[in-house]
Amino acid sequence: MSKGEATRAAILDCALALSKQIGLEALSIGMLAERLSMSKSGVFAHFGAKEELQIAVLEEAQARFTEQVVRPALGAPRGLTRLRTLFTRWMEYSAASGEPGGCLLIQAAAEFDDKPGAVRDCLVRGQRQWREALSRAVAMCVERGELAADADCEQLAFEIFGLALAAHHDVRLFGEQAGRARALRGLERLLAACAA
Amino acid sequence: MSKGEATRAAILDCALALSKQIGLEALSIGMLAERLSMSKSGVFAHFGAKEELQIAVLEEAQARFTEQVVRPALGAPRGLTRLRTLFTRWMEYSAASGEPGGCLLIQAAAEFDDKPGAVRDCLVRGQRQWREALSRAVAMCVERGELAADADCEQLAFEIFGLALAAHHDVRLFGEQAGRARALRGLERLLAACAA
DNA sequence: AAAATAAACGAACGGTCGTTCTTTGTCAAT
DNA sequence: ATTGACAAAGAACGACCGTTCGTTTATTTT
Repeated sequence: MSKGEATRAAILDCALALSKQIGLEALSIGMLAERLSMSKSGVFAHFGAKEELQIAVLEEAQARFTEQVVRPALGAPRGLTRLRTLFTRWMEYSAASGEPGGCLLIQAAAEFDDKPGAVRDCLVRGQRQWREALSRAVAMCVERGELAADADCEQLAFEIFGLALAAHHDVRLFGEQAGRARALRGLERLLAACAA
Repeated sequence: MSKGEATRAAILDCALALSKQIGLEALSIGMLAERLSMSKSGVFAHFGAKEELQIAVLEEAQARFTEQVVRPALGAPRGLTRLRTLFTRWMEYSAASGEPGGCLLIQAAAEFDDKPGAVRDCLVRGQRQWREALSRAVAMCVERGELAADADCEQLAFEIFGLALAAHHDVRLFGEQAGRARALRGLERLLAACAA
């Protein structure tokens, strides 16, 4: 790993932490430079444009999401077990205790939902992939007979997504940690209602 | 209504439309002045500080929410009918077709969930009130025997909130109008599962 | 060790930001 | 007609923004 790559990684790490708190748009190169004890131009040179920086941060966030949520669940057996793993990992990721700031992806979704451009495109792509992965995890439960054969996988994925959003909302805005437990209860109710 | 009051109302109306698209933080006084064919200082004078403007916009948004969602539902009979009215009005409000921009309150929740201050406080207050109103609407269903006596009202309000968030997410980010129908289906499933 | 490449710096640019202050209109009551 | 309060304009402020450019320092390759 060359020095340039190492610096770029350090910048991205800092930028990710920062934008989780203040958003991708409010993230500024000057601020980043100060935190890293670098010059503005030094930071800037690694990306060439602010939009490229935002995209790089977003892709890093999505990569980490995959790493921390999707990949561990692939180790769990298909079906309900995997679906539950996916969800609990998701809860842990989106409200990682200790460090400040919530889930960058949810934040970015609200920030860029009306702002056309490459950043939005990147986000939409990632979110669609994630939703499909979730939908597939539900479909596996149906295939294995753990959920009713007539269950609507996309509808279920939609509702599970809503539970996660609600948990994020409660934890972040109200500071109610109970939101996570609520979401888990919601998931169980959902699965029970669709049990085979 | 004095001239000053009229101008202030016009500013707020424009500011509300603008911040629904770009957010409360990105909303700038210069931009507002240009759209209204006014001077920056002329706009500024009505609020004295940007934070005051943000709070005024937020309170206006909350007032309109109450007007367009809560109040019409109070005209519906208590119980399931009122709860359904509340939800459908909510769907219509949060993704009002025609005009650009989504629900300012959801946007602001993501934007200010890690930004302490008067704006956040105002938002949290409003969101708590709304959640409680929702919870009370559920409780009325239980009281009237339309939902099971052991139903957890706050849990149900939490899950209903999640459905609305998911609908907003899908409509705004994916442009899938079907999100609203999905949310309605989710609500019906929820109510059916808790039927007395 | 020398040459070539990469990385970071520092200064400057045009712009926009929120904010302040002074001045100019514009009505209403006297 | 005069005064006085209010509304808006206009110019200026320091601060920060993203970006460009030329220079200097590190690192790598020959």
